[in-house]
Amino acid sequence: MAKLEDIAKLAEVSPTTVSRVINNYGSLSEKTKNKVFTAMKELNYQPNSLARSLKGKSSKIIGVIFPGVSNPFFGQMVETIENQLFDRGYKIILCNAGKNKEKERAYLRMLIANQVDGIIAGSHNLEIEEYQQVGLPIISFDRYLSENIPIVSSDNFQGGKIAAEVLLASGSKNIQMISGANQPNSPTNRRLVGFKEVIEDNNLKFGLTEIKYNASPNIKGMKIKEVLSNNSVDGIFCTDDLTSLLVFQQAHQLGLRIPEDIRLIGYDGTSFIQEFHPELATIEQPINDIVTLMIDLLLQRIKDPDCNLQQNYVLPVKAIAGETSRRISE
Amino acid sequence: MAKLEDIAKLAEVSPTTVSRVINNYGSLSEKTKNKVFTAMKELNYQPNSLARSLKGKSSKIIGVIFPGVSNPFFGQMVETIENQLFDRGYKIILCNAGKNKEKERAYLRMLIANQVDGIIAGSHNLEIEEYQQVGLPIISFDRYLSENIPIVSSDNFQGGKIAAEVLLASGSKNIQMISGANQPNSPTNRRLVGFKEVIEDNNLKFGLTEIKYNASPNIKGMKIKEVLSNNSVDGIFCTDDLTSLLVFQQAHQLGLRIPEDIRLIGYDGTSFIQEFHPELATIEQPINDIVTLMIDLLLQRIKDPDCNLQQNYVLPVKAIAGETSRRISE
DNA sequence: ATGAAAGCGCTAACAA
DNA sequence: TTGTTAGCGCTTTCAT
Repeated sequence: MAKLEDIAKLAEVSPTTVSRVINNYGSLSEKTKNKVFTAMKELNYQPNSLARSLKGKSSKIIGVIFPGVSNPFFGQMVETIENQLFDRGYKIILCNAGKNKEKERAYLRMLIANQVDGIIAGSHNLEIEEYQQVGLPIISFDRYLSENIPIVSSDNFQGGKIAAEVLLASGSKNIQMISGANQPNSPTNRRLVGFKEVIEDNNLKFGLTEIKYNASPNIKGMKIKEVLSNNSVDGIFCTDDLTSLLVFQQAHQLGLRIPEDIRLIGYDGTSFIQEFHPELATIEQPINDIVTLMIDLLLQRIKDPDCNLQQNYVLPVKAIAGETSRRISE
Repeated sequence: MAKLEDIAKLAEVSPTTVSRVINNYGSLSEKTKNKVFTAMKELNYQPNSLARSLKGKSSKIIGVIFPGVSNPFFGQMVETIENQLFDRGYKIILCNAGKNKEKERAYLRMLIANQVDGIIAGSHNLEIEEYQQVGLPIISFDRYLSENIPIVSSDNFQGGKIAAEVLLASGSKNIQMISGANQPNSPTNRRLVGFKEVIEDNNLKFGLTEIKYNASPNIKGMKIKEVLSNNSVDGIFCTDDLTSLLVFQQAHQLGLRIPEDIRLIGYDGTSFIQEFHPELATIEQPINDIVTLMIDLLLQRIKDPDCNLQQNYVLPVKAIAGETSRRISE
């Protein structure tokens, strides 16, 4: 692997000059520039980022911590992050923290060791303290990590409200909400609050079933079957689209018709769902905007670590109509 | 950020000694070890990977190039890669090359600049030469990149055969295959070859519809509708499960029943499909094994760049039964 | 068992 | 406009 010095020799200039050419810095004659460029071409030269970062320049790497990317929602999220960061000249180290505290901790250490410029965190296994100690710009997606770490999220409260309104408009009276187990302090809890508000404003009640986020689809399926059979449910709000898909399936297996017998609405609205399951009504999170905002904030913090940012940034959601929430005329 | 020297001072030893403790190298007295450990704890010390890599140690970073991770197949692939590499002490830089030649080229350069130890490539936009010049250990998934770059893939030929057999066993006679546009030299073409062989051995013919991998679901949907309406098709093999999903939908919209009117089988068999669409018959690629093998080979090459590896490694596939390929008794 | 010193590839004062 | 030199944080001979 050719190094800067080799270029310098070949071009018959000093290393400094080569560095200047590479970084387009200081004053240089066209002639030297050309000599250097030619030499770089000839040796197929690539500056060593490591050495560059060591010498004070930033690494231009962002650590991205999510539970995983096999889930289409996180997949789209991470893909969007990666694409947008690439355009801004950054690369990402991907960290699938799963549901593993130890792993997340190890990742944090590793990211520090690798001198990343900042972190985008969409996972949530760790205690507040550990994030506080990182001493690196962090932006969090939809999770409370610690004071002073800004949270970007979609408008969970409004999302919950809209979901309730859709179900009510579809004529549902006997409503169930199926959500992941409550994370203390998590903004996603607001979906429940918003949902509840609307339902109760309409003098109705609703049942709440919590299913652990990390339960296997089989387990989830079972719980859903319970929900579907024990009640005369006619409307269901799932806090993510995959659970909604499962409900759709189980209903079919039980011979319940959607939307005739039960109306269904999910949450997230990934392009995957919109493209491959357009029948599913859902609340769409504005993934692109979320990502853009997270990156803007992160880069701000990177530029000026002491810059003042809000604790919460909330982006609007949108209802996506779908066959599963169609009103059945009586 | 505390550095090695700070530890040395605090522990009242030389930097060398600290380095020895960190790397568990050379001979050390218990006493010094303890002093150093204590100091490290106290300053919450993290060795700087960059500096370490600069000084000859490998970076322990692998570049992972795929089209994207919002597609569940690639998502699962990348997640598995990341998990397995983490266990082996490596981290990954994720590169979503999309369908963009320029981007893939830029990634290659960037990975070199970042001194990655090796590359796992699952994308396929570039010309052979560019990969040949990288001068880094590379393993490819399911794509021919260049001589001397090992390809790991599932048994595409056998997969095609099995798919054909399943459709035949289900009683289909008027069969269509829907595949991505043919990549020259790509191992995935063997799915077609295997499929064709079985169909023709049974004195049948089949129609082939090629749909560009990167077509939007809407475009794909249209083409599929054509396929479904222009023929009296009664059996379809899609070379990926998402297309298969689309066929399933379109068939419903056209009032065609699956499996009564048409039998359907896909390809890939991600856990996503198996869990959320168990009705879809498919050919499962052994993602875990593929990843394990790719990583084994890559680490071998990293250890010994000249080690002899085969050009092709083929792993067996498995048919996953599903309602969509059930035989209808007459 | 421990330390001194050189150097990895690059950048950035400071000189000229 | 260009070059000399020191040093980023760490590892590693070579001494002691």
